[in-house]
Amino acid sequence: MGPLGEPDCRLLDAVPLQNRDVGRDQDLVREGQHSSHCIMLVDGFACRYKSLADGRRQILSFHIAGDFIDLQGYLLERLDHGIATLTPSKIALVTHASITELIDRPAIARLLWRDTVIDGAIHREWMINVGRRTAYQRVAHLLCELLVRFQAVGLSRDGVCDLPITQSELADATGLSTVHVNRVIQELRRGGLIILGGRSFAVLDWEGLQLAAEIDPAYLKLVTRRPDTAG
Amino acid sequence: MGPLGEPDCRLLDAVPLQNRDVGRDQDLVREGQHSSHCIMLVDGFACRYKSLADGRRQILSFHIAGDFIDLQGYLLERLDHGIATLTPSKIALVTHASITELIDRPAIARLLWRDTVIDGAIHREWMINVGRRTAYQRVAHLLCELLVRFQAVGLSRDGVCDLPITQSELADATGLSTVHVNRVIQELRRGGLIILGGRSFAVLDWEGLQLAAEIDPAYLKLVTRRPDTAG
DNA sequence: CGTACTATTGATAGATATCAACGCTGGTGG
DNA sequence: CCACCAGCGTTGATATCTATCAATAGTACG
Repeated sequence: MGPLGEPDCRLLDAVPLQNRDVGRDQDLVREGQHSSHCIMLVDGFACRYKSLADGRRQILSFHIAGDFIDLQGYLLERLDHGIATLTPSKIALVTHASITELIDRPAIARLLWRDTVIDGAIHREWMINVGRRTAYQRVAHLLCELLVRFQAVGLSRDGVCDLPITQSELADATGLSTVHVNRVIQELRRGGLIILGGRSFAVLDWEGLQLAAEIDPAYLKLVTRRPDTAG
Repeated sequence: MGPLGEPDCRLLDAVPLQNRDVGRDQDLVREGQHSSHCIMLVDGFACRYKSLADGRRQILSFHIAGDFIDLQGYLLERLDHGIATLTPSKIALVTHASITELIDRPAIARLLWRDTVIDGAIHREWMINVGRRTAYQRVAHLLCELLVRFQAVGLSRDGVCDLPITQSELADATGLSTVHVNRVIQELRRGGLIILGGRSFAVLDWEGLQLAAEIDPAYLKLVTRRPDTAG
């Protein structure tokens, strides 16, 4: 559970990485594609998504620097969803072969597995978000999650950050229409909860936003991908 | 990837199981609870769910015999969702300690990890189901999934099976109201796609149902939790 | 200084929820 | 064995939320 031992760390450091720069709105992986390496997002923003035949789209998750985006691709013969950048990004490719070597070390296997488990937990929270919350709650909930994750990796201080996500993308993530997301955001602004314009996002009333989202503090801890240390 | 070797199989067989019978509508695990063992559903039906403060509920997945229901509990200090039986069931408890021993074998760790990965893939499909499909598509999609999974474990022959899920539960799984699920089911019946009454469910027009669901055949293969063998 | 997103606004439509009854069925207790 | 009860399915009327359509501004960028 705890940190890795010395030899495991050395193994990790020795993993050969292939670094790449990619532009904005680029598909890193396409749905149904087989891939031979996993992607670590080193810098930038990305999302995973699924599309319907008629063009409707559901964004499944957002990703920031440090996220191992398509670990599932290692065990799935073909990826069930696409991955695209939201901004110009830096990625590092790790071959599946490297991962196969790594997971011979139980502690590392456990770490990667845990990442998948947390991914699943976030999916479940999104499911109830999209399935059972009102539009207002959905947007508030997503904004809460994003802020906490940004803070965990130093992309936000004092509730202020750069949010490179358009309203249309927020809509695809929350299962709403762009127009309605726009109106909900205005309501959140009017309530004095947030400032959100262009790419800048600030939370004015963190308590209020959490209340609006009916969010579970345990979830906010989870999304930072840190072990739960509370009793 | 392939089947386990001889020693691994022996290890698996040696895992001490604690068998239990539980009634219908029993909570096996409550949200937020810490647990010290994982649950294998030996016989019966169960679902995972999350609740909102006002009582709205989202069902996250359905489970049938053979499913390792709360594997995530092994790596999550507290479970993010509840698990309840839908029918009287038989379960087998496996202590986390046993699992810790098992995953020293990389092949077994991989197998368990893969289970979590598939779980996530199913979650993602449910996310787009609830977020972007129409009520009609949602219900059709869920019914397709259930039938295929039932068939995979021998609970269905020729598109006929016993479906111990109420309309209210279907509603919670699809993010709809009970009344609307009822109307959608009637529409599916009128279209000659299914028979669904009481606990008996039959698919009359499998092609048509898949079309109504806009379902991806690859997904149907995935949910059986068998390795994808197609090129 | 166009061009193309992105955000915003108003009007309208449509899907789905909610409310309220009612019948059915299976179980239970007298 | 029958009457009552609770849960489930069904139906109709109505209310709401959210989508859709269409137009206008703003903004970034080449």
